[in-house]
Amino acid sequence: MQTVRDLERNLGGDTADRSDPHSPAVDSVLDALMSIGRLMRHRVQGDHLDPGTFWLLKTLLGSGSLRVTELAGCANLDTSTVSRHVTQLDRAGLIHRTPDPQDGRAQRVELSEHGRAELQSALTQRRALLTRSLEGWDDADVEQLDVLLARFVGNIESLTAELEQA
Amino acid sequence: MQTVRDLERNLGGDTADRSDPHSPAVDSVLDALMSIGRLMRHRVQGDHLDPGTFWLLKTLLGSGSLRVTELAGCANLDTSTVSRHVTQLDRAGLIHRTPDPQDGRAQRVELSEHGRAELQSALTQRRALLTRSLEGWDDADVEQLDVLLARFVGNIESLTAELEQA
DNA sequence: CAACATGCATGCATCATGCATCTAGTTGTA
DNA sequence: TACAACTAGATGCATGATGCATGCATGTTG
Repeated sequence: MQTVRDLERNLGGDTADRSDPHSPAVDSVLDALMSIGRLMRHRVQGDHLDPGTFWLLKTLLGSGSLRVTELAGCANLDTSTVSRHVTQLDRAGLIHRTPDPQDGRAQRVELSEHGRAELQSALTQRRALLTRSLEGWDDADVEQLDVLLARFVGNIESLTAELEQA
Repeated sequence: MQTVRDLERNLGGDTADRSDPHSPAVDSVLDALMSIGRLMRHRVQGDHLDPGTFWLLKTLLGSGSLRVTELAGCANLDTSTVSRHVTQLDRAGLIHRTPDPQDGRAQRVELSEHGRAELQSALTQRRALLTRSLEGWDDADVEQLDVLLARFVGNIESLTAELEQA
């Protein structure tokens, strides 16, 4: 386990740090990640749902019904922001809001049938784009990318969770 | 190692398309990409430069000096938006603006020493974070991730370029 | 019951963005 | 040369997303 002191040592100057076993590839991966981030931002996704809406619906798909506060936590957004989004999505008929039987202050938010359909449509479009960009890959490579990416995301997520806690 | 696909298999319905040779992994990769996009958005990067500023400086680092219009093209932003960003960065001393000798209307924008230093610092911090999240990986896997990611980004970029053209 | 905490909504200010417009400089053409 | 059309960049304006502070209703604890 690398300590914070080691981390600070890395920040110093020498970018080709001997203690980093992967240094040659790290910069390259960093570049790739930034490209991906940029591509995601510029709605190359090709669907009609704005990113925030898409994210909310996607989160709801995986989680059944959630409170506004929980949604805000997932999205790293302020409760007020999510509250307004939920109001919008409710008006658009993409979600249902029902009072929480356990807690009179809270409400359960869940996908409506319409919302589920819209989300599936958006997912299908994104999937199609992704599939096209993987044309010509053989199965083993796709599989490998999948595995490595999943592992990597897991690592990043636990690391950031760890850092947030501190 | 459980991939995101394994999770999604439990959640959603049968979303796989028979005509897609890679269908099982595509959804998983899609999820991973969205996670990455989200992580990038929420400034987990750990630096003090806001995403827009970082992106502009990074672009300038790779390209020497650029016009405002060219920058706007790179970033997929309106010229006016970039113009304002450039004004800000100029005031902050992160860039230099010099009149274009070829064209009196245009200006060349390039990194100042200060800007270069700030960018390097931000890059170093991101690199450190990335390095920590790759702890415990062996070289071959990092290498593999790098190669696949680079190939993938290349594919996505040429695909989107192709789509924009049409 | 009183005091405090929590979930959500709303008012307000801020900021990024795009469009329309403006100015200054450039290019093409009669 | 003179004049029109065009282009680079800046600015006014409206819009939309966001966070903070606040308010209100409800819940929890002493």
